[in-house]
Formats: sequence, structure tokens, C-alpha cells
Amino acid sequence: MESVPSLGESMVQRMSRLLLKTLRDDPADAETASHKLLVRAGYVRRSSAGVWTWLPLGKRVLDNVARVVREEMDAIGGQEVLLPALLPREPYEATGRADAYGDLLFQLEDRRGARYVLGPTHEEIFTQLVKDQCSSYKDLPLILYQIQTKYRDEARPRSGVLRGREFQMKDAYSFDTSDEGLGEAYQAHRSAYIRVFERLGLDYRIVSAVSGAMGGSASEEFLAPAAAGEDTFVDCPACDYAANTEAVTAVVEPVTGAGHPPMEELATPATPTIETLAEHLGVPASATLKNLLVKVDGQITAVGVPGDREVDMGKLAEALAPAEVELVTAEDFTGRPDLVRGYVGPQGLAGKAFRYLADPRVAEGTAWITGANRADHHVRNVVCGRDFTVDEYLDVATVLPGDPCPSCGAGLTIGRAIEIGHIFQLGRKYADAFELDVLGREGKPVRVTMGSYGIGVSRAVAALAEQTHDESGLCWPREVAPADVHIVAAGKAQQTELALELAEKLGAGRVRVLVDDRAGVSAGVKFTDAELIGIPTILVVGRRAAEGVVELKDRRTGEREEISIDDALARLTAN
RNA sequence: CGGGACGUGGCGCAGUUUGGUAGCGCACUUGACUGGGGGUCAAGGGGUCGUGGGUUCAAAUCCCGCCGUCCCGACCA
Repeated sequence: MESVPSLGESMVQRMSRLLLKTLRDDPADAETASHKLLVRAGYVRRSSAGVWTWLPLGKRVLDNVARVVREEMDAIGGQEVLLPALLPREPYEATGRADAYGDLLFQLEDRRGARYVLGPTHEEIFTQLVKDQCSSYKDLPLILYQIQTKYRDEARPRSGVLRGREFQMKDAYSFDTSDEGLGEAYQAHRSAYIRVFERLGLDYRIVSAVSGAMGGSASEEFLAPAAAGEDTFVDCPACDYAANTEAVTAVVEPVTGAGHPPMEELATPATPTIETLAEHLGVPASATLKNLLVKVDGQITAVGVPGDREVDMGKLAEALAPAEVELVTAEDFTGRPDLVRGYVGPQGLAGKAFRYLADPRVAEGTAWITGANRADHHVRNVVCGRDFTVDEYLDVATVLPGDPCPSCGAGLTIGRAIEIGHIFQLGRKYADAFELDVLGREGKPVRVTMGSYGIGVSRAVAALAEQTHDESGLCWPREVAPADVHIVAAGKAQQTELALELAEKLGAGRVRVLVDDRAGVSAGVKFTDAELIGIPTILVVGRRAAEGVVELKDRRTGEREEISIDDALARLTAN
């Protein structure tokens, strides 16, 4: 494994000459910690919406993340290439992704009117590259990757570099002649990603994902838990189960108790919502049955879920695709006296007035309180299988904290996370689109099967900032930090001279040093800046320097100790 | 794309209601002091007030259009 300095030619960077201006105030438009801190500490600067300039310190962190990714990709036999970001639109038309991406695709024309896109991800172009370069099964298997600037015209970029319209991504593609080969490539990437995120010092979870617009079968996401994240996922505190909330399967407890009493109508004035109903009757919301009316390809359909849950419209649309799902509007009730808004129940109507879809928890033999199909009335002891039947069960209800883990049964927790990696077994979707074949052992063409594997490099920087910062500032893991040691010259010219001397000695020992040699800057300012910048070790050359004593401080723990200069040098060079 | 807010020096903001010399803090320059937790004093430099038009003797301020940016949602990997 190469140990590449991230400070260019010299291991020592003097702050007096560094392009860096720390800010005292948070930028007014920043919400998330990584956004505020990366701007305040002088790592990045906004150019336009969702587009960022990486300043020297930020560029080092970005390069360090890229270096780790590169090393681990090389370790599984990946070959690095660099494709253009400016691409002809035509291949994206061939696979239908020009339409699938829609406005997300940055599009432009050259002077002749030829249409181009700025690449959002490169499946098409890599497929064409391999078609052009490979003709025999002997050329495969193959893993190609690049670390490159990607473009997506996000409707709403946000949170600084966490979700930009221009960002750094590592995208890799595997090419195999067999499903087994694809499986091996997928596993190789999976383990490489684990090594990458371990080395970066990120807290992460691997969750199974829905394949979405990319197509293909097996797919897993790497999520970094963080409050600023845009993904919601469930996590099991007792076992290693974790999943995107959209992919969680409901665990249905066995139905207990039979012989429910007959249905009984209750007067429940002004209770059109579950909340008002539960309050009125003094029962938990989970005892009620919520019936959400939707239109599926224009047909009125009801979806039944326990009253304490919502219907996840994303899951529902996914489950019913390609049918169009939309919420009903007031007009849909006109001419339908059988549908009483706020008081809908499946009894007497399920399978007749509307198709009835339900959550698996609405199992045969369960009894519910639900709408009486009559204003201001509900019915209790409405038993599934006796008083109504379900046309189709769909797992489309939202997950709740405490729901049983599908793997071990413990109560799940729900959290937010940042998606930092995604691995797909694409299969032959793109190979089919471009007729990517190689000659097989028998002399006949074999269709190639592909995988696609991404890591958000710039996003990982933001995720690390989110996970590791504290109230004083950033706090980088050593592997990605812009330097190993931040030397603070706290005093007059004498201390500065000594600080620079120590910096050179450390640099000679392959230690990356940032030395605060700024004249006329008070010690307090330097300490505060050092903590904001977040280099893991802070070495203070101060008042006892003349007697050969300096102070060593751990940025993360805050532990500090006075130590002789020789010991300090020895210790820092040893790491 | 729907809803909301905001554009005044590098950053954070006041000034707009009630039109009349563009201001404050940070940062920056020079000098003196200070020198271990965002220091003190003094003297400075820097702004087409997003943009185009209109009203007016006079517009940062009032009116109209456009552009940009952020937040919530929808969308997305």
C-alpha cells in the first residue's frame, strides 16, 4: 500500500502562506453541520447552487478519500480509466435513460446543434468502451473504474457538498460472461467497499436496496448514519440487520383469539381522522383500520393499514408499477354516495365498490374498528375474512420504531443516513441495449453481464464531517485528515522559529505537518482555528519551548500533555 | 414542479414601514501596545444596495418585470 503524502512536494505547509480564511460566523444559508463547518474552516466555497470550489485543505481531504478508494479498487484488480464527463446524448437515448433521468440530466448543444449531456453515471459509455475493446471471453472478466466529476441537475441541491449538482464519484463496472462471474465481481466490490469505509473511519451499514431506475437484481446500499442524511433506514440493535425503510418486510404476529362478537355500529360524531376517532373512543390508533383511497390507473382502490401507520406512497407505487397511483381528490367522491369521506370501511364494499388492498397485519381473523360508510359512524368488531375480504396483500405500510426485526425479532430503531455507496448487479440490461457480446469458448457469441458500483467521494467527505465533528469544529480520522500534525506557534518569533524547525524535522520523517506560523495572530485565535480545522494531533510550541517542553493535544479526546521536544518528535514520527 | 423566505463590501447583519450624505460587527492595511483561548488603541482601504424598467426634484427604500439563492414538500441515487 503506497503512503502518498497529501501535501505535494513538501510535507510541511505553512499557514502563513496557505490559501485559507476561517470564518467566525456560520454561512447564513447553511443548515447542516458539515455544510457550516466545511465552509467556516475554509475547506470549500460555494460557486453556484450545488456547485463547489475545493480549497487547499478540502482538496487534500478529497484526494485522501479518493486515494483510499483507488487503493482498494486496485487491490481487487480494478483498472483505472478516465472517460469524458461531456458525452454525446445518443447512448443515453438508446437505453431510455435520457427520458428516465429527465430534468436530472444536464444537457447542452455544441455550435452545430449536436446534443450532449454531462455524465450523471457512465453505464452506457463503459458498455460501448468494452464493446469496442473486447471481443473474446479471454478479455474478461474485467473491472474498470474512474474517479470523476459527475453532474446531476438536482431540483434542490442542499446541505453543501452532501448533495451537489456537480460532485466527485468513483464509478466502477464489471464485465463477465457468466452469472457466477458477476456474483464474484459483486462480492469483490462488496468487500472492497467494506475495507474503504473501515479505513476512512466511517460508521456505516450495509442495507439491501430496491433496484430503482438502474434496473437489475441484487443491490445493496452503504449508508452512513447521520442526522443530516436524506435516507431513512431501520437498524436492529440486537443483530446486524439493517435495511432501507422501503425494503423492510412486515413481521406479522400470529392471530390470537377467535369468535369475535358481531359487528356493532357506534355513533362517533366528528371523527373523520384516526386521531379524532381514537381520542373519542379511548382506544389506541393501532386498534383501528385506516382505509386510504387512491386511484390506480384511474380506478378507485382502497388500501387498508392499521390506524397507527401511514401508507408509504413510494412503496405503493413500487408495488403496483407500472400502474399510475395517485391520491383521490374531492371530485372523486361526487356521484359516489357509497364512499363517505373519513368514514370508509371495507365491510360490504371490499371487492365490490373498490378493489381492496391491505397490509399483511390486516390478517384473517383480526378484528378492527373502522368506518361505517356513513357519516359520523364507525363499526367495531369488523373481522377480516368474516366481514370483508382482502383482494391483495401488499407490504406498503410505514415502519414504526419498535417493529420486530425480521431477522431476530428485537425492536427496530429508525434513523437517518447518508448514502455513500451503492452496488448493483445490473445483469444484461446495458449489454442488451448495445449488443455487447464476446466470442465464447465454443466460438459463439456470449452476451456479457455487468455490475455497477458507486462511491460518492465528495459526499463521503461531507458524511465524515457529519459523523466526526464536535462543538469546536471538524475532527478528521487520520487517514483522511489534511495533515497529521497541526503545530501551533503560541508566542513570539522565537516560538515560531522553533515551530518551523520542528515542522521540518517531522516532515523529514514523512509526517504531514500544518504549521501555524502566522505573525501577529494571538494564541487564542490559533487554538480556535486548530480545533475548527480538525487535524488529529495538535502540537503547541509555547511558553516552555525555550526549556525544551511542548504540549501535545489529541483533537478528538482533548487530552493534552507536556512533553519534551525529543519525545514529541519520537512519538509523532513513530506513527 | 408546489408552498415560504431572502438578495446591501470577503462573511454575518442593520437601514426599506415613513424616499433625502450607505452604516455596524468580523475580516483586511498601517503604526503602537499586548502575547496560552476569537486582545486594546489610533489611522485607513474596500459596496453599480441582484438586475432591467417605471414613479419622483430625489429611490437601497415606492410600483412592475426578470434573475439568483435558501428552507419545507414532491422528485432522485
